[in-house]
Amino acid sequence: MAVTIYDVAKRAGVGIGTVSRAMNDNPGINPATKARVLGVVKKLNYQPHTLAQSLARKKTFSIAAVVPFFTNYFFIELLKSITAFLSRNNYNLILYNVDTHYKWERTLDRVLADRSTDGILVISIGVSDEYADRLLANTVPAVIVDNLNYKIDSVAVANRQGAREATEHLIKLGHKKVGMINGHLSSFPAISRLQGYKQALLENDLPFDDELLVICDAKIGEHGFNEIAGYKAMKEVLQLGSKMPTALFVASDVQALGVMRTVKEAGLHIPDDLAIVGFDDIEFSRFIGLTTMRQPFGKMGRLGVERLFDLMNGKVDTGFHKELKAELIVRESCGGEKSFSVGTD
Amino acid sequence: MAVTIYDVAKRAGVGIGTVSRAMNDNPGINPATKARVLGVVKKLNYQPHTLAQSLARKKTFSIAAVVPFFTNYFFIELLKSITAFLSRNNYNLILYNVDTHYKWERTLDRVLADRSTDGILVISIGVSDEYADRLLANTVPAVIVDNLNYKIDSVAVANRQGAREATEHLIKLGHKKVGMINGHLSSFPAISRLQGYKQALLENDLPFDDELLVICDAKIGEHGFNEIAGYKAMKEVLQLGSKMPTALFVASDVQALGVMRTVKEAGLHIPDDLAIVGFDDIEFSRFIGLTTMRQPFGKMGRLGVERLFDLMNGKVDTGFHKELKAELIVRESCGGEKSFSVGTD
DNA sequence: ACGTTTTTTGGAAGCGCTTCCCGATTACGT
DNA sequence: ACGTAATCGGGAAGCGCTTCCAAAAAACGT
Repeated sequence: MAVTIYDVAKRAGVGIGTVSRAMNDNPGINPATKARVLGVVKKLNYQPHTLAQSLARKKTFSIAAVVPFFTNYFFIELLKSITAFLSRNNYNLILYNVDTHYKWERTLDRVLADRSTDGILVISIGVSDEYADRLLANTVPAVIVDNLNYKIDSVAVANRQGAREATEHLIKLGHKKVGMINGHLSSFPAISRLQGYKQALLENDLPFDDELLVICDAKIGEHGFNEIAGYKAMKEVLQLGSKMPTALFVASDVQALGVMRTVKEAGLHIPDDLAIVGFDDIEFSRFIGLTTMRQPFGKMGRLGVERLFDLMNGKVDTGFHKELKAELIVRESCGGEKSFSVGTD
Repeated sequence: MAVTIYDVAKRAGVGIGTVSRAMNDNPGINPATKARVLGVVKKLNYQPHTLAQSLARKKTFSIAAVVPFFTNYFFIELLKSITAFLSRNNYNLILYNVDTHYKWERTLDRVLADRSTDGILVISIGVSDEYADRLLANTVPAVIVDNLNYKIDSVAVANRQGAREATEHLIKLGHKKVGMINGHLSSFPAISRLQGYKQALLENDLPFDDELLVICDAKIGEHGFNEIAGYKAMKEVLQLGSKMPTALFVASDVQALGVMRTVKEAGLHIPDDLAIVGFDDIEFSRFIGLTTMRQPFGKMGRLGVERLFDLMNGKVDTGFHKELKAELIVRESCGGEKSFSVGTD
């Protein structure tokens, strides 16, 4: 087997306690002894066994991320900033994939039972109030990222503000009939984005027209936040015929992809026949020239772990709910500066 | 603190050994006792402490995945199938993100030192021979996925076959001048794909023309397998003027994205002015109608973990190097069936 | 009923560490 | 030089489990 603390102790002619103290920068140790021990440590290439440390210290040095993989790939950006932070702090990331919306509770239960993490990052999951209580009752703290439950600390994008800005952008471009394609209202982001959309209309003295709002079927999965759902939703919009909106705020970029496909199939043109603004700014949006609201995923992830670490370190103040502003990224899908006339032709 | 095995033992009026035996389906236990103990377990809601189990059993029930996150998002598909397999086997996945090509050794060292995993999945990383020895010397087995080192078991796509098929597809379409845009040859897939490309030319009595091969600059990162690199490479191709190829095999879909951008900027048209076939079949390829070679990522991940588990369970036969066939997905970017004439107009 | 087997069971030892208690050393003050 | 305080260091106990050994209990045979 590998070299243990006993080997080091014997070789250095000290007790195991001393080796431990030397390794952990414990103040109560003679610098000379410490140097000697550390010398032996290097010579024997001793590496403390993390599991044993965890057991003794009652600390695992890893956190869990519960992620629904089927969601749009944006969460990689989250994971990136999260892992960066963790590795800087010598923490490990245990990844739990949730494959369907309906199984996340089981996964979360498993994480809790496991006790192999010091904290939990719940990503993109709408946690029910009852479950939130369960999380709260647990000793290991949790932070929700990219979603919201008022009982649990969270970091998310300002969905409402983002939606408002997106819609407003369209209005400012001169559009009078601005529709919206949304995910299913069982999802928190969908609700907030709808609010933002309505708010923009209101603030600009435009009426809210039920017909111009298409809500994707949740049965399609992922609360309708996917390409197919967008494709189908746009077909519905097309049914409107002459009553069709001239511009559309689409609640997510993947849906916008579907929207664009329908539009293309119908022989119409973006932005001339229809201006659209998406939400998320996924990697691909750049290539297709989709104007969209950019989510600050990196920052979101970072703030999420940071808060989690605060919690893990005993911070007890409550009600941390950070909202990060989404940023409007103007590209070609809504005409933009170059064609203010496009709007209502 | 949480309920321990001692609590259960006391409450059930048995020894801790018996509780352990009951929990682990140990054969040498009276069914009646077992039932009684399990009853108490349920009543107290006892969950064995995984860390303690790991320490005692010398088994951690988790494996490491070392992944360069900056690579194309396709590895999510890998992760998906890997986590699915693991959760079926009650294993955890510890994710290690490598942020640059040059730091993976350090990350891997950390994984090895940690000893908190029973096996390592090295994903998309070109492991040097020297490092392979180090991995081999270690007690925890490793499997390479999406790359190759003959010393270490691996699962990867048949790059050569895929490239050959891609190129051949173009040739069959009637193209006589088929070029290639490749990643940097410091990467294993780039080498194999080049071989496949050359082979296809050879088999079809077409000469290999140095000028028609553009190799992306490795300095751009990711061995040139990215959009910018593709964009720049295509600019070079454009320089060829009249000597330009009529078709291009692009070594990856992200590069193809860049290629398409250049083509568009130049006012040319795909597939009429240039037919292209990519490699990978990333999510977006579908939306842009890119003909490409689909990598069986799900299968790759599954076979990778499966092999790793075999190794972990003591299988000792050596030299496992699985190559999975890539599948040609015909879309619009090379004309396809509908326009056999496109080739050499 | 009693000696033998065979089942079952209790619980000590051990996994590799941290930590705490206490004794040994050293330093300091006078 | 000697008492006291401060610093160091040894190693037992403990983290929560598995496993092994030996003992207890049950089953069996005659």
